[in-house]
Amino acid sequence: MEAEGYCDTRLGLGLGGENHEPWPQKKKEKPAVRLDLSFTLCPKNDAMDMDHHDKAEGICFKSEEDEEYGIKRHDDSIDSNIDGSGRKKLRLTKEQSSLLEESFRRHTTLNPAQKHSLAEQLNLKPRQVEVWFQNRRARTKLKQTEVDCEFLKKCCESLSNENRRLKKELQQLRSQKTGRSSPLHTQLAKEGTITVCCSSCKGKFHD
DNA sequence: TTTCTCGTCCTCTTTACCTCA
DNA sequence: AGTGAGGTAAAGAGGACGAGA
Repeated sequence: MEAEGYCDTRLGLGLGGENHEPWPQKKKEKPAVRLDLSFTLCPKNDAMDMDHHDKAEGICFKSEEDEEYGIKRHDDSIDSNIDGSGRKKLRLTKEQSSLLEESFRRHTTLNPAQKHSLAEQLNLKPRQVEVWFQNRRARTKLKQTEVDCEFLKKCCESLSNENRRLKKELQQLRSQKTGRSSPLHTQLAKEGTITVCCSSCKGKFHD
């Protein structure tokens, strides 16, 4: 994907217009100032080198010591990881993860200013912060879906139990009142089941 | 008003890495 | 110690959508 700040060929200088915005101001939250003059006519086959550069800027790859201490690494071993044989997986340090989590608790989406600020703070690329938030939202949603699913299962189970109980009750009533018939009994006999929600589910779908 | 571009989001998928049997 | 399966998380890909020009 796009490697922000390195391969972007948009010049950040308006030609002859002091009011000219260097970047398309699509969103109101867009930072007012952006001094990015990068003009790397980066050919496609240089993408690896560019990525390589980014990764050397404070992104770490997991190692035994990272795992244990959450140390941010800037070593040369990163260089040797990028050999064109495929991408290497970034592992966020504990500090980075906890700061991202903390930020996510405050707001689950970021405006561009927040994203850039957080990226700077974490020594990550804004794109990486964005991806982390996307994945985090997806994880949250998945978790919520699981919770909802569990609740529906329990509700279904409860309804089934209630249905069984009511059927049994109906059967008993029928056997007690053999020979006598009322409109209600006739109706119940026709339907065979009662579709009134049980007390345990009542109100759960309508807050 | 319509069309185009851009940025962001969501969803699904791929990939690297980790853990555990 | 080596290995394969399964899980997890970062990142890629692509489509949808809204806003601005």
